[in-house]
Amino acid sequence: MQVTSLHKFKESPVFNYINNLSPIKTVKSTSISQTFNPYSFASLPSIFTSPHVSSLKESRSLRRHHFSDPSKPEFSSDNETKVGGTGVVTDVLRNSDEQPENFDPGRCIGECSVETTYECPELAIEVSRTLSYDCGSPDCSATPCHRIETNCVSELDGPSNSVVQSGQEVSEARFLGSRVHLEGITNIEQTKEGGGRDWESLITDATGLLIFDSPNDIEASKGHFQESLDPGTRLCASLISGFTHDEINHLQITEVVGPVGLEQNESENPPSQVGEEGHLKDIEATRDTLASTSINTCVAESSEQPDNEHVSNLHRGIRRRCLVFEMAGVYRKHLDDSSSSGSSILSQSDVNIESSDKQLVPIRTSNGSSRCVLPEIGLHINALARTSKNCIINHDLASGRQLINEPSSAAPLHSLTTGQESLNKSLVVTSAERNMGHEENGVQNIEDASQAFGYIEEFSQSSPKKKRRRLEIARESEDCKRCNCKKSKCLKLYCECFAAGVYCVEPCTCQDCFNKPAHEDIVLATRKQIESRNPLAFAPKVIRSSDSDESGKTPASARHKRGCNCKKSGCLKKYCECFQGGVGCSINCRCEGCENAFGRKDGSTLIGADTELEEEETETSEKSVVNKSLRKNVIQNSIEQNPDSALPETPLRSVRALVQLPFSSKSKPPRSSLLSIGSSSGYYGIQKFGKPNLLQPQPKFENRIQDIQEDEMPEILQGNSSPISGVKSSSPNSKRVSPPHTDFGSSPGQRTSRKLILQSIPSFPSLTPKQ
DNA sequence: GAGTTTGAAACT
DNA sequence: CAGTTTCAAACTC
Repeated sequence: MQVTSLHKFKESPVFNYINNLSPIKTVKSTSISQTFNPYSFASLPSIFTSPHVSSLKESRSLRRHHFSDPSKPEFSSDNETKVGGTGVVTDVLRNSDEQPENFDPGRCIGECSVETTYECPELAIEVSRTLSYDCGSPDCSATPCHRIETNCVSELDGPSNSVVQSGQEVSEARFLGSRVHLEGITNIEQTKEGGGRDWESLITDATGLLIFDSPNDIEASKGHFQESLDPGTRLCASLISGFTHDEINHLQITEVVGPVGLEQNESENPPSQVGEEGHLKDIEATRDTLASTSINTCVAESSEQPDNEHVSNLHRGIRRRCLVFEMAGVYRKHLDDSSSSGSSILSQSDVNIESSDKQLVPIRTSNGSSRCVLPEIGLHINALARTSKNCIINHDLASGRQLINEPSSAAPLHSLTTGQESLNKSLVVTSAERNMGHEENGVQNIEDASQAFGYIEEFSQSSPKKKRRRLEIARESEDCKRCNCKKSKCLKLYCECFAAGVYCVEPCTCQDCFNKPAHEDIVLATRKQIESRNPLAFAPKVIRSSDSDESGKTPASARHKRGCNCKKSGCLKKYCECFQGGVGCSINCRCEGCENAFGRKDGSTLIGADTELEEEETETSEKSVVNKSLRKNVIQNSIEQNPDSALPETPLRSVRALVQLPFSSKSKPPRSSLLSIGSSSGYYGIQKFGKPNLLQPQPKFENRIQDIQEDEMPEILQGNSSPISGVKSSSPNSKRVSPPHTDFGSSPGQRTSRKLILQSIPSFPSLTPKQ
């Protein structure tokens, strides 16, 4: 249908006239088409397997195809929106179909976009998004409806040519990288001047958006579209493919991008609701954002498109991957590194590996005190690392940045909770760095890990220097508050230290404390008693499914093992364990008036924490991008209240390990993998190896991080392995406890290892204070 | 820093 | 299992 009309249009005198107007156009269009074709059709399809993606691909291909189609040079621009029968374009077409009278080639776009954006609620989003691409160009958006209409009309008359040309030119400019932005602006201005130009701007924008602007583009491209494109495409491709290798990097990128996408979403969605001015502003802002950074552009594209459902799917795939790999990737990576590299660094033991994964990273906080951050994995922290809260102090942006900058894989983790701004900055930096390293060779991680590990090693070694260092760290750790028990003698779960499975240390202000190596017997006995009552008493409170590690799935849901019982806090304060753990409330919760930002009991999820297990991927993607902003807000609140919670930092607990617990002997079977975690883990973690217990309780908000760790929980909960499990029934909470969370079920492979570990791990190891 | 609030843990 | 008490963290002032 549309095609036919297009042909008619093409054949029309006006069209010819337009064609004649600029000889250059045709050529350019051709070249462009050549340039685009390969990308549009080749790379994307192969890369994306998702059915949803296809539409996106198509849409993209269409767009590019337009340009690419030499036969229809002039229409290419228009065709983008009109011709394609698929994806986003389809929507537009649909729209056009709905309003056949408008179908004029020139008009169609304008009207479709306009109408859709403002009038059709359903299509509005998609179209508006489309506009954001097409029109992303400020012009369009900026141009009031009437103006657009005018333009459309004028275009019908003949400006289409000019449009095409300008579009081409613009596209060219886009290819050139930073220039693109300027050009686009210029185009916009021009568009404003002349109605016919709107098309140009649209085309231009679309082109620019389509094109992956990468820094490389600027350099590589000048003059050669293809080359310029290639880099961009490569970049994207690398992003996609890179997930396997550089999940972290990509993740970072994604995160960085995320905000942009979010912005766009915000800006784009509103159009129908928001005044044109606002819309324009949003669009412009978005555009600026996009243009601002080459990487951002690339990302932006992905982020933008997500708006389009069609497109979004594609991007979702990316995001998912990012998300998925985010945790899993890191985890896997390290595993691979450890296994493959077998580096001397990692050679020692799982612990080492873990440590490497966790990379005890010295962090300098704003106050100048260095802190060790243990990013996550493998450490099963019995009590959500409550202690960790305090450990990481001043989780301000600066610190977050620092953390990220650290050569550890932890950075990504941190990024999660870090404010967007900080994320953007830091992530950008880190991502770039990491990308370089990772992409060059997968070894980078290892190196990084080795660095971090080196630190750890140093840390753990016994040379005087190192001892000193240790002391320092320990002292630093002291910054971390401990418990403040007055009556429980630190032998009840009231005591965070005890609950976390760690001995109280100096920083604790507890009174009559028995949770010390000197009272090991008592501690163990008490612990056993408690466990007998509730086998999961020392299990991590937040259980996450992170099957992603192996399968690459997205990490998904996390839940508090028992659920909260909040009455007054609305699950918006740390009183709420769910909130504290950075997870949403679930069915298990008996809270009242739940407003948990991470996910309400009723299922609505504001933030990353998902309420629905099944939604993992989608949710994840959304979380990563859209929710991020929300999270930012919410989290920031929490941050303000308690920076720790919001920030992904790892608990410094590791330090404590130094001071503490030797219990490990029984408790810790050698770990074959990072995953090893025992129900009783916390305490007594790694000492066996003679190293500080690097593994620490999870930071509350490190959702992703926790994912991995918590991965293990399910096992524990499932309890085959855990001796305790048998006893479990006694627990009042057992109902709510998640063994049931089979959903979380992890892949058999890991499970196996985990199970073994768990089995071998006594609930409460006989402790031999090594201190 | 003291006092209050809150909800988990413990107890009955 | 429900209700109550105890407890210490979280929060407020």
